[in-house]
Amino acid sequence: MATGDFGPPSEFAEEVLEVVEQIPPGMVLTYGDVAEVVGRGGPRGVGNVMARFGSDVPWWRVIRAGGHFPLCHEGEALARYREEGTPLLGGALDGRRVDLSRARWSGPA
DNA sequence: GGATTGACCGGAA
DNA sequence: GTTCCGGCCAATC
Repeated sequence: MATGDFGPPSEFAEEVLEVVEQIPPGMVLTYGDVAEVVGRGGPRGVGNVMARFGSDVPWWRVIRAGGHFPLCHEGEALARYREEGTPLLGGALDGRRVDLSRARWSGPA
């Protein structure tokens, strides 16, 4: 790209951010799934990129395996799920977890 | 170039 | 159901 690369994020970060941005409303992905979609790194690598550059992507749609929310943003994420209509387990009003059985998104493919 | 951190995963007790 | 362990990868200091 002529004008130059994106300064802060690296190639791996770009891939991760791209995938997260493409997650449609009402759906979610686990860190491990995002790593698989980008075909690089692992769950930890994705989590780290999100921690630095996730500010520009719907990070609330990226959750841990098992359907639990991010460790430091569960309150914010829960509000988004109620707005987007994401399927929640344990009662949507309580929203303790996400229903991965219905909300799991399989990448842009 | 080395060490530390970070929003993790999966299995086992 | 919860808690502990090691392994995994990337960015930052």
